[in-house]
Amino acid sequence: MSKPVSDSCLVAKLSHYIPLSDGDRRHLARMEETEVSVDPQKDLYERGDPLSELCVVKSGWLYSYLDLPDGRRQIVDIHHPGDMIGLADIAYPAATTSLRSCTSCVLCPFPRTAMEDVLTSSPRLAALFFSIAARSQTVLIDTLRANGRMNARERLTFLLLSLLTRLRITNPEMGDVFRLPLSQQEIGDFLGLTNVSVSKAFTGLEKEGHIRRFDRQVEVLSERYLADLIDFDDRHTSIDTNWYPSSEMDRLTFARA
Amino acid sequence: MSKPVSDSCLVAKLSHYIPLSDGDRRHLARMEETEVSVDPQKDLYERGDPLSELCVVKSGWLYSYLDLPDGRRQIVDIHHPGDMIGLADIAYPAATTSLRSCTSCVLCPFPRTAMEDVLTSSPRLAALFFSIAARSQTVLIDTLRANGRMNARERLTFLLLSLLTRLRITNPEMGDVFRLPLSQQEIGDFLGLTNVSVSKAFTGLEKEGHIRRFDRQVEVLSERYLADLIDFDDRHTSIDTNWYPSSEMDRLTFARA
DNA sequence: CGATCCTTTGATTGACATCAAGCCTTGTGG
DNA sequence: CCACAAGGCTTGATGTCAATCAAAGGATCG
Repeated sequence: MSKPVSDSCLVAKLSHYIPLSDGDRRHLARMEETEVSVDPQKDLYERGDPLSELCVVKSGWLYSYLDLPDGRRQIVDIHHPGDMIGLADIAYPAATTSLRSCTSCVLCPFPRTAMEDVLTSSPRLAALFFSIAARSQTVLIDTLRANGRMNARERLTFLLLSLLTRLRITNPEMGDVFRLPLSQQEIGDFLGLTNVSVSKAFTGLEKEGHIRRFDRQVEVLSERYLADLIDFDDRHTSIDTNWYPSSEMDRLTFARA
Repeated sequence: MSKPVSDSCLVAKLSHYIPLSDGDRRHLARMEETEVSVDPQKDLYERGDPLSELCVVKSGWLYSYLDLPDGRRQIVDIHHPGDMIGLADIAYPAATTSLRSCTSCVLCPFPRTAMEDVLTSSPRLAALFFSIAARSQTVLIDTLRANGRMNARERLTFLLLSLLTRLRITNPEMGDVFRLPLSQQEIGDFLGLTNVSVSKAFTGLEKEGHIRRFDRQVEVLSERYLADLIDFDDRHTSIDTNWYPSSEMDRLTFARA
């Protein structure tokens, strides 16, 4: 409640895009009042469960997935610190996907009605939330393109570059190395491949010198080459805020910048 | 050029979910002021084009797609009358997908700033737009599941059931038959298959008596069986509006702000 | 230090892609 | 109204990439 706003990874992520007023920060702080710790490899809810909360990820990785009747699984989204989980479900009374933690996590659940507050009292924040939702849709579209039309190696390349650009927002000093706490089975479930194909794609990319692996980390050695290979677009680094409603506050901040 | 609001297929589609106030209807009417006719098989814009407008589909079918460097293509969304095009792009200054018409169409383009008006003056409509965006994200997630983990016949089943439930919203009397103005190549580009595989899946489903084809129409004969086969969820018929701001609240909160 | 899970590697299989030919439909101009 | 061209659909033969199957090597953790 009375923790400094800088504690909030949500504020950290959002203020990357627009300057936030004190009122906005208060709204966001309310979304992170409650903290819940979660063990690794735990199912938090399943498709079909009644669901009236969203949550913000403070730390850890999680993913949303869907099962098929015979046990096949598709991971549809990977969640990192600063992400909001459940926006896509807001149109339905029950969860449309299942949620599972990869690592131990800290989450901040908050009720759907908090969205109502934002929509009624801060159009500018509402616009930003709108953009965030739109962006995650664009990311999903890129994933669809990968799963529908790319071969195994291209798909893995897509995942690695996506993670790299996503993680750089919240860890600007990161460079070309990141920890990858997903099993190859999970990577396969995201890319529409088997764990065996993922392994072969990994060793292929490594043998040709495009990546390097050590511990549970991945280093991307030829980002430019790989990006051209799959015509990769960075969806994370910036968004278009020109059409947003302005506020006095914002004008000032912009003038300063 | 002042036509009765009841002409609007946008109003028709949205009022399917919540009652719309006169103010809401005026907002929506403004989004359909301008009409543009489009020939079949025309590219309207390409990924990367500067884009500051959205549009509403009044009639006809269109699709959004992405190309790969070597000519492979992935269709990522199919647009029908009553749909809004471009919501997913709202976070970016340029188009993230290309847009092409299947049939001749009538479109109503409107500027992004119209969204600003909605966000500042009608929280309830803003919430509905939010839900619409969230829903199209859920639809995308279902498509990802299909492309990532289903075989050819299941994917085609998924498309047919999706179209059936989508078209029923705006054509309640439709029954189990609909016109399908997509070539098998285009269907393949949506499902991550070749035109040949689509043809084989079609004839397979037909021979086993699950569908029937005539003219350019498709009749779904065993909807229940097919839905169970792929664990299909109808995403269109209803959405959860319980968390929306009420109309009373809007004015009050707004007066205060 | 054993048990378990993950990863790698190779052999085999299978489903869809590719290639190719023929047919049917649609539209156009003579 | 017919001749012809172009595009879309179907079908079969062949090719290829990833799935499947299987086994062994590594990592991780009580």
